[in-house]
Amino acid sequence: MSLKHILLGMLNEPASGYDIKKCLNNSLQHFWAANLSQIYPQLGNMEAEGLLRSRMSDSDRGPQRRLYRRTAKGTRELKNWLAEGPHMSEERRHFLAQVFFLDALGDGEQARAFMQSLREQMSGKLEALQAAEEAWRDRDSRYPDNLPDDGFYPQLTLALGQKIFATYVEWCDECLERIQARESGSRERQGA
Amino acid sequence: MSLKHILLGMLNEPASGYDIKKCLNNSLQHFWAANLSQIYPQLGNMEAEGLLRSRMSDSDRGPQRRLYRRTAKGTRELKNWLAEGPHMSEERRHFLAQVFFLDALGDGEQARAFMQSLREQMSGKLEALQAAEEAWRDRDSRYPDNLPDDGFYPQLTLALGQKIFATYVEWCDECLERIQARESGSRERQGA
DNA sequence: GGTTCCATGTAACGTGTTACATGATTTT
DNA sequence: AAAATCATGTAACACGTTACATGGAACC
Repeated sequence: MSLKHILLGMLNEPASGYDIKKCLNNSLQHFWAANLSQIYPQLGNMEAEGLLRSRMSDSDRGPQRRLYRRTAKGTRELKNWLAEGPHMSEERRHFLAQVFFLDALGDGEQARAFMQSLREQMSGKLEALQAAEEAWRDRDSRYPDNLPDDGFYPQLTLALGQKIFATYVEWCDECLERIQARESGSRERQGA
Repeated sequence: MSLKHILLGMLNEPASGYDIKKCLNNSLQHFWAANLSQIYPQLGNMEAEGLLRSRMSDSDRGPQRRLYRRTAKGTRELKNWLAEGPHMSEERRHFLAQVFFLDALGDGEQARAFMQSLREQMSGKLEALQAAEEAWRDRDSRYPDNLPDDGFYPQLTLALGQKIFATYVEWCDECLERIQARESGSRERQGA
């Protein structure tokens, strides 16, 4: 039930589904993705629930846009969600499930290649977040310590993303070392 | 499409749905949860696909059990999945979405309480993983460097879990400091 | 004239959760 | 006698992804 609350959170200013999607893409994208095909019907439901109201508006370019704004009830719902405390949903990490069973490949070289590829993808994500931070720094001289209120918590989430992906990269490196050590050990035992 | 592959991976030995669930609970539980109501139909589908075969078997206690075993086709499917390389699915972190919008509470004290509660939950999970590691160490003198093949990769995933939750705890602490600093700054500006 | 961006939606499908339903055996 | 554990399933619902459908305006 959280896309609903994310949309409520994004609607501090009136916006269209399309706007929200763009905004999502450059702020929450690293821990929450959403498709337009999910956003549009959800906004509709929320209007039916009385959490939002909408009106049509002309666009500078392109067709008319449906602009949503949060109602008082919507704001209450948002605050309730936050006041409930942290929602600890189970995270599913597909790649970790793969690592868990990697021995089934029966081939240390392939396993090494797997971890190497994982490392590259993780460090790519890390770099993307670092670039996002640089862009923010360039755009706002107050970054990171004198940000306005609406930037404070988003900046914290960006910092977490960096820490997490850096941890993944570190772990991949350790795994690669351990796999290497294990492989050379097993070659020795075979007398290679 | 990954529960399927996880079930394939778990079926190195013949096992019932119930067995698999228990085994899941004390190994993958920190990054992959699954309900019996999801496992049973999935096993059925997989048998229909020819990835598994089943037979009924008496139980020491309780009713008859349906024991599944992996077919050659199932083993091929498992290896293919691993050979495809890391599956980087988007992770959704509900609690991070909440942090992102925490400013909407308009109350630093409540935000602090939120982060405090998050810190406690994260450190609880970290402790659970450390306990799991201790239990493993006690049970198997070869831990962690001379584990048999089927323990090597599981141990790596356990190590990642610990790193990740430790990172979360660290980040919570940093957030708490920054929130505190921000609060006292804003009280000063108000001349409290 | 073709591509990209703006803009909104629907439909089908796949995956995951919660609740319901049943009943034997073992432990307290 | 009650509670926990063993054991297997179904049904309804919620959430998310992919594909499909449409069409205007701006840019190259």
